[in-house]
Amino acid sequence: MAAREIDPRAPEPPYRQIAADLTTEIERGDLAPGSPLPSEKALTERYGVARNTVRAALAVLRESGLVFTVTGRGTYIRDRSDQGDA
Amino acid sequence: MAAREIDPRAPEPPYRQIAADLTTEIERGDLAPGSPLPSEKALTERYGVARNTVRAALAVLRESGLVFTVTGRGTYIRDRSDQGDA
DNA sequence: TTATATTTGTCCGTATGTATG
DNA sequence: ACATACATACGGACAAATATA
Repeated sequence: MAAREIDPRAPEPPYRQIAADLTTEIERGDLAPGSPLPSEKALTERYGVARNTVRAALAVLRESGLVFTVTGRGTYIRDRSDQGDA
Repeated sequence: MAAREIDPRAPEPPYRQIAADLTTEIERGDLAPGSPLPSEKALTERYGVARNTVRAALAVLRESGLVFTVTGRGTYIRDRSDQGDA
């Protein structure tokens, strides 16, 4: 479990805290390019939030170009040298 | 896209302007009975308002019997001869 | 092929907090 | 105080894509 420290009453809303946490993990290299993030369900349990909140966080990562998502498969770390969707 | 002309400063509040706009579309027959309205998300983008505002507009249509909503599916044009929910 | 499980996608229902006029 | 609107969050249901048996 080890729920990350998400504070629902902090000025930063939970979905942004989660996005920041995942961004740190990715940029630190804890997750290699091409490898999948934990599933939305797993992230839901890790952070103790609803799925929609996890999805809002993932949308932030997608917008910043850090990851890409494939329906039915998962969300993957994008290679820094990539420009497209694969 | 083509955001409809919703004027936040008009005397009519946005949710009523949206309700009026959708009512016109329905009565004009642009949308056939049984067919779904655009999703709340799509309407959010079309009118450039928050989801709650779209929902307020849909509530007006529901109260006037023009549409009915199915949880998890969408909001549909009611047949004029219908009395029930289907 | 068929069936099942997993994962993401799309919806709506509801609630709370904040801000404005 | 009230009406309106926005942002955020939780929850539940079902659809679509994928993976595996």
